[in-house]
Amino acid sequence: MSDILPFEKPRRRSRPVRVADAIKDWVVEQRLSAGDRLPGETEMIERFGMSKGTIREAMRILEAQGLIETRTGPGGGSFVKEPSAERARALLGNYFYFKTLTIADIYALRRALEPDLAASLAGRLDAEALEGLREIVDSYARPAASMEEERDQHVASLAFHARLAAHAENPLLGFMIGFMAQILSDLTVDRRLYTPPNPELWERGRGYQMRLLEALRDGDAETARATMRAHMETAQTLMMDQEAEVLSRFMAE
Amino acid sequence: MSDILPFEKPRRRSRPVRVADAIKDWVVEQRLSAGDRLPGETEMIERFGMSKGTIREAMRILEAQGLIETRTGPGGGSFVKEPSAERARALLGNYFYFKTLTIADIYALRRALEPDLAASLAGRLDAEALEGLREIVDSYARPAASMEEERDQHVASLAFHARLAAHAENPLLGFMIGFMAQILSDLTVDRRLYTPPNPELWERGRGYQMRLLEALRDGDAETARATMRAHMETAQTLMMDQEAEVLSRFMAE
DNA sequence: TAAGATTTGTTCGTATGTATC
DNA sequence: GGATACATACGAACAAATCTT
Repeated sequence: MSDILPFEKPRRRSRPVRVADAIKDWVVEQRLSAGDRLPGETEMIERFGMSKGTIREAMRILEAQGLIETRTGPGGGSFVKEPSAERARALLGNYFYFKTLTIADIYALRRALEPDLAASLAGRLDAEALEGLREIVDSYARPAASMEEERDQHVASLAFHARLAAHAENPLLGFMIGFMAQILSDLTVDRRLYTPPNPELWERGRGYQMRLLEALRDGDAETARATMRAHMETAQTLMMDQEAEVLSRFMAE
Repeated sequence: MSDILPFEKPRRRSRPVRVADAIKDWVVEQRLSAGDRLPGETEMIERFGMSKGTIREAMRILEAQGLIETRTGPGGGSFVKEPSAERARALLGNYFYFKTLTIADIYALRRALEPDLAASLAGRLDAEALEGLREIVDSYARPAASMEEERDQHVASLAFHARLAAHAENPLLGFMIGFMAQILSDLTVDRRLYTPPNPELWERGRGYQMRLLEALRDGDAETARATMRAHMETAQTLMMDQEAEVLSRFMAE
């Protein structure tokens, strides 16, 4: 993986890092796939001529990247693993932790991508999938009775999109949308983006989701796309109002 | 960061992983930012009551995530670090290594996002930025004389988009586009997606890039958007032809 | 340039924990 | 339950990098 924008100073890499890279390359060369076993610690120690500690640090590096999994006991060892979407989201989240993302930034992408997702899913979800989505939407059918419930409803509403994304045929599209839902969910919770409640907009948003489900069931791609587009508009408005509210609360303190 | 789609079995987490998480939480609590120094190994050993090896493994976990950087010597130690875009791309790349992404998958997103990027950049690039982009486009002004040059030209053409993405005001949009350029660059190189040459389409693509630069210089957002959209069409056609070629080469073997 | 101080980097031996048979 | 095969963890010593004087 040579880099397309060649920066980052080539500082001296420690042994564990070099070992981790070597193992990664080896796995690729050997065409190992998820579940395949890697050589044990003792064999690694011999093969690389390094101490146990160094090898273990290397394994931890791979583990942190979600690439291996390690088990103790007989038949144990390290195994190649496909990184979970959850871990990939977390790792990418680290990158954005240091950036300032506005609601507008995120919605610029949601508006561009989610309508396509909706269209691509029309007529392709089975009854079970539709039922699961329906349950989520139903979970916020009635107004929240408390702040906590308000928050949970907002999170659930984002989980609706994450769930939809999980059904995407295009893995890239699915991941990106799931990732945005995750970020928004995190932002919603720790910046209290669920207050003040805005029942009218909220209800409109839920209405769009229900109509979207119908269009998906009926295989009507264009209605699904248009509905999602409209939904994104109201959702963005809702969240930007709340973002502004957060700012003014912040300044008032 | 509670998860929006709560899966993944809660297997027993090893000490280094727990220590790494604890340190991460501590950094957030203390509101440390990039460049700030973490406690040294010896202090960690005391604070956590764990051995040096365990602490070091924890540090390696954080390092692998691009969150810290460690230096030896006086004044050395571990320092909070903002993960580089490069590392974030690599980590996310691990996730997609196990997925099968088609050219069509990637272009579905490029078509949806890059025109927006182009429009958002109109009139916002300084002379230096425009010059840098111009140089890239010029680097493939004449037909490639060899396979290697053909490959390099394709990579450079993708670097044009990566460079553009680096100027994005929206960090999310910028990252996503840069990431796709990276994936395509990798695919291009290791699946030889630069053959057979298709001079006509290639030249049209380059023409779009030049017209795009003019529109960006002139601050004409709508022309920039339309030009990028057209460019994406021809680029997709070019690459899908080559992807098909790869498949038939593969089957012929 | 050289010496010394500081901090991480690496090794090795040993002991413990854990899952399988 | 006991033996076996693995990873996990500890501690002490030494090596290497880098800053200061």
